[in-house]
Formats: sequence, structure tokens, C-alpha cells
Amino acid sequence: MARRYWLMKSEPGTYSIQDLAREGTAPWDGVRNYQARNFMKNDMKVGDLMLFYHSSAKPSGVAGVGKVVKKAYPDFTQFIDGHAYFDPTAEEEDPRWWMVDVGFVETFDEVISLAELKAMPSLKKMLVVQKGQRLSVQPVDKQHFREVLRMANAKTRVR
DNA sequence: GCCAACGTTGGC
DNA sequence: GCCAACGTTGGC
Repeated sequence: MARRYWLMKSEPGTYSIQDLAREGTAPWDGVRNYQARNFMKNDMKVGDLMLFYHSSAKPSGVAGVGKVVKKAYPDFTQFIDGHAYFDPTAEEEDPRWWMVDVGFVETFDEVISLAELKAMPSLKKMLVVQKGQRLSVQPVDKQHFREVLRMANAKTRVR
């Protein structure tokens, strides 16, 4: 199976690309949406690359690149009573929420803002620019992934 | 802080 | 199975 590409959202105040750069790898815990979970549980493979998207940020946008370093396993936070991600209906024998581990690849010199993504004609069909699109884990076309990297490189050269 | 979009819950 | 009510996401 060929490598797949993803976009994963995180509020930088909760977990940022800088945090990932410092730690090297991290469990992507806290996803509590079935569609997003299914992508991680069923489709993500070790070696897949992902755009690390900062949401509710100034500006919101793609801040860097990460990769999948461990395939899906149960998100342990669902079982921790009192934890922000605790799910009282989840059962140990049949975990409801899953996560992957992600590894650091690179931090862009500048965030590629959502406005810039929206302004790029070649990214018109990218999920993240669609109105009402709020899925926190979403697939990205290879061409779209490459275009975002190209935009990041172009910005670096201009400065 | 507002609010559109969308997912989930629960009554019926 | 429908759908209103409610909660959350996330841009602005």
C-alpha cells in the first residue's frame, strides 16, 4: 500500500508543532469523533506523512509536517476518570477511542495560513478549505500535500 | 464573543 | 426512524 497523506488539527495551546519538535514523538490522544477515529484506526500506516494544522490560532494554518510512527492503539485517556478526555461509556475490553503516535518531521518557517490555502486555486478541493469542514483528522491528496510543501518552501526563499 | 456548521442524543 | 434540542468545533 502506498503511503497516504493526512492533515491533523491541534490547538497550539494544547499541543503545537513546537511541542512535537521538542518531544520527537507523541500520542495523538483526545480524538472523539468517529470519522476521525476511523481514519486513524483503519487507514493510517507507519510512515504516512501528515500536515500539522494549528486550529484556533493566529493565524490558523499548517505549521509543519509530522509522520505516523506507531499504528493505532487504544487511547488510554478514555479510561482515566476525571481526565478531560474521559469517556464513562468506554470499556477496557472494547475500547471506543483509538490513536496513533506521531513523530516530528519539520516546522515551517512560517505558518501557511488557512487564508493562503483558500487563495490557492490548486487547493480548491482540499478538504480543510471547504466550508463547514471541521474534521480533526482528514485525508489529504498527494498533490495537495506537495503543493502545501511547495508553498512553505517558497515562503522561506522569499524572506 | 458570535455564530454557522455539523455531530450526537433522546423523546416519540 | 424522524427530528428537535443540545453540545462542540473553529473561523472570524
